[in-house]
Amino acid sequence: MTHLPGGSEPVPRRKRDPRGTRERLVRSALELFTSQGYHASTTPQIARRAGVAEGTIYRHFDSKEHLLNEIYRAALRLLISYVKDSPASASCRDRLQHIALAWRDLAGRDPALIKLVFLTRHGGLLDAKSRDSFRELRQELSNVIASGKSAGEVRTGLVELWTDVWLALVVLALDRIANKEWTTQHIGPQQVFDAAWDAIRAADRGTGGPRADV
Amino acid sequence: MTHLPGGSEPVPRRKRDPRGTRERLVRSALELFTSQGYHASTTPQIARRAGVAEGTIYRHFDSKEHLLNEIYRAALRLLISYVKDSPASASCRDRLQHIALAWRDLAGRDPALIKLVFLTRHGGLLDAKSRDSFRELRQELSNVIASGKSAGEVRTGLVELWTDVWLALVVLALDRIANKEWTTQHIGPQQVFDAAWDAIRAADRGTGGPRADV
Amino acid sequence: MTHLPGGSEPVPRRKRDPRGTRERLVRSALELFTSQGYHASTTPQIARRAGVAEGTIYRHFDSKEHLLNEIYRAALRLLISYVKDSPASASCRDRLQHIALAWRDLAGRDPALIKLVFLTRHGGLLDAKSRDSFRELRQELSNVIASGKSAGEVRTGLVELWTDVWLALVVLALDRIANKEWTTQHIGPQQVFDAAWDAIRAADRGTGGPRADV
Amino acid sequence: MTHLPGGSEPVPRRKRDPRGTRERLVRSALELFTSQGYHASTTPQIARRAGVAEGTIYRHFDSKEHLLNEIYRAALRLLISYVKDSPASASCRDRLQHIALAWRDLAGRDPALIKLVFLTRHGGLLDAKSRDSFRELRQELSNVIASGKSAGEVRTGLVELWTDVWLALVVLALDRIANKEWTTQHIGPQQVFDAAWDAIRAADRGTGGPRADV
DNA sequence: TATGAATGAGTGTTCATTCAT
DNA sequence: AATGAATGAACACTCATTCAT
Repeated sequence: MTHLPGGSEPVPRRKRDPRGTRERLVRSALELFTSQGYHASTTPQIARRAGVAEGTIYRHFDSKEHLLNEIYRAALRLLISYVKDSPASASCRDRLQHIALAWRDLAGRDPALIKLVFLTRHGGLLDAKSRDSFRELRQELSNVIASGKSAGEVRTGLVELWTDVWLALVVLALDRIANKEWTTQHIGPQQVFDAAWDAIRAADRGTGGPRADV
Repeated sequence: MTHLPGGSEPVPRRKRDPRGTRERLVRSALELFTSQGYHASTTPQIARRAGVAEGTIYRHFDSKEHLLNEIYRAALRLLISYVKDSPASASCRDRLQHIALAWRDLAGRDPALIKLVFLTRHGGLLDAKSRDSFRELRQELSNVIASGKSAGEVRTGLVELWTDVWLALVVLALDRIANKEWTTQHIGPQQVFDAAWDAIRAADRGTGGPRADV
Repeated sequence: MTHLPGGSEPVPRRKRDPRGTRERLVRSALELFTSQGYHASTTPQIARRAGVAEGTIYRHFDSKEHLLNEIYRAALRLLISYVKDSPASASCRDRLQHIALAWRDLAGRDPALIKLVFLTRHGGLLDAKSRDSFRELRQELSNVIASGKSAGEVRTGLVELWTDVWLALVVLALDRIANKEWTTQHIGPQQVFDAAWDAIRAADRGTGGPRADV
Repeated sequence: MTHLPGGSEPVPRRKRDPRGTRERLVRSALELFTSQGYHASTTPQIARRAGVAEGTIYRHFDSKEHLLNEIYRAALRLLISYVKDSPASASCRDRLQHIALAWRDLAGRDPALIKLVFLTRHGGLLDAKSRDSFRELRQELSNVIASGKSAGEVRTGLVELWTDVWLALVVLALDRIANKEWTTQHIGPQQVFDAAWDAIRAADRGTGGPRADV
């Protein structure tokens, strides 16, 4: 799988449509997993929502778990790409802001994808490759924050810790957007992104200038 | 149920011990739910670990879901009590610190309890009463932060939002403790608690004095 | 399991009859496996014929394969006991005749049991213990024939081979009885038992006296 | 189908080889059926081993059962031809020996074919035509033995019974060869063929001369 | 109060078969 | 003639729940 299909069309399709079956399954599973959880989403449900027969799932995925892992990694691939897209020359704060905004927009466009990665615990369901993918995401973020730390923008302490701190707050905002409590245009996300920066920035420095309290 | 039994003894018990059956079930379910998730924890498992027969579960709880809700509310009751125990006269920051420390110690003593409330998504499994209980916890915390806001300690914006922001970071620390990545004595928790405060405190004021960067 | 229940009653029984469930399942499976084969016998069928719910199978057996193995070993236990019952002091021919008659009667009484052991190929379904049980049966028979060989009653060549030769013919007769082509009283069985002896007896010796050609 | 393709080449074939598809399927099915049994051999397996697509099976055979029956009858046709090839002028014993040797060599060359006919129970899978084919084989053998009986070579009793007796022992030998426990050159087969003759020959006559005990 | 055998709807998965290409 | 994606009924097995004891 290279990319996740967009979450738009619940269109019934012609019988024996050769393309799109896999994509329909991915989309169906993504939505069910993130709205009801993995265990509560049954293969009959997944198939029905995708408009295919139950057996068809197994023509495209080895198992329900495999299906979850495929989707999960595709989602991570996208999230990581946004991290890598952030301008390498910019300041740490600007890069993080760039990433947060990209993710924020994604949460508006495709909430299920955000939920899958950040808002669902996947117990022992994720395989080694999937866990590696998540670690890669964190690593990319850590790199950004590490560069900020060498520049004195980020407070002392382990870079990995500040990565998780920043992430925890950004995810809080993404969560609200994914759950339609906030829109992308809402002030909330920006307030939280600012708070996330304050939580990890070096104390004495006025990085980012005087805080824009609303 | 009034309280949750402590998480210490995996001792096989004397046959026909008249007391403690319910407590044993609660403890067994708590540990299984938080280590494997609700769906992956089967009633045979819960009963076996509690050292009782499968049917016995239904003498004490209407259903598996009811069991989860009972445990969940008992856990919340405890967490709320710590919020209420915080000194009403102290500053906002001090009260939050007090709460964070109490929870931190609890996470060390009874990690499953923390996981149940803060680190597990419970899909549609929680009933109205349970959701109310969680709302009550948030409300109590909000009250503390609201008082801090009137005193100018907390930044502008919705009190409920800063509550969630503070909580998100504190939970990050509790998570690490509950998962034995950190001990209670580790610097990590305090670093995160400080960051949580920085995330919500008013910008221009030196509340809490110069930051204790490590 | 210590013994196989007799193949008589297809009686519907009272709900929640505490005894006999396992026996009913064993009997049901035995009959289905031997009449349709293992794979063609489905768990719904086995349960229905036993008058219990499908899930009940798994309260008594780990799996369908386990069920097969349990039945198989119980059947072998019985067959072996007949071999051991043969009079140790008698001549080889008499002991074999004794065994053949005991098995012949069993084939009349409980044909399914005979079919299970001798007339069904169990591919890779039998576990090590079951295969050992069959080996034990052959070993016991081999012992009888070995003693006959030392006494010069049995022809030269490997004892194990003559065991299999004798067995192949006896099984031929048991098969006909189990399939109701012959009754126990029919001449056929005795003719075949005599032929089986002729196939393995020493050539020049008149062991067993002049042959009783019919 | 006129004949069974030889069991030699597991060669991957050129794409779009127009001939041989049916033969490849027959060979693949034959090997799978006889090594794992009919039910355990799935159509995906059969197709994969034949190097064709799943659907292709149904261009050549109406169903999996039909495929089995075609193979089965082809195998029988070959076995019957060997019976018919035996020299009509020779003694009964010599003709049986001739047949046994021909089958023995076949078991060495194409064990799967022997297994299919003699060593697999085919439950209710064989159709009337197939069962007729097997009956024909038995009839041909019976004819040989009947002629021996008129000549006084064979013991009293039903010719059909002595046919099955002889067959049971010959099959025992073929089985060992087909399973590579014996080679064609091994003494075992001849020992068993002799025993088979002793099992059915008239008692008082020295047909075949003094027995060649090894 | 506690038991544990029994239940039966439900699970994830397989597979012989079909059919548009 | 050949493909292979799609099918859907069937499979072995699980599990929350019941209830006679």
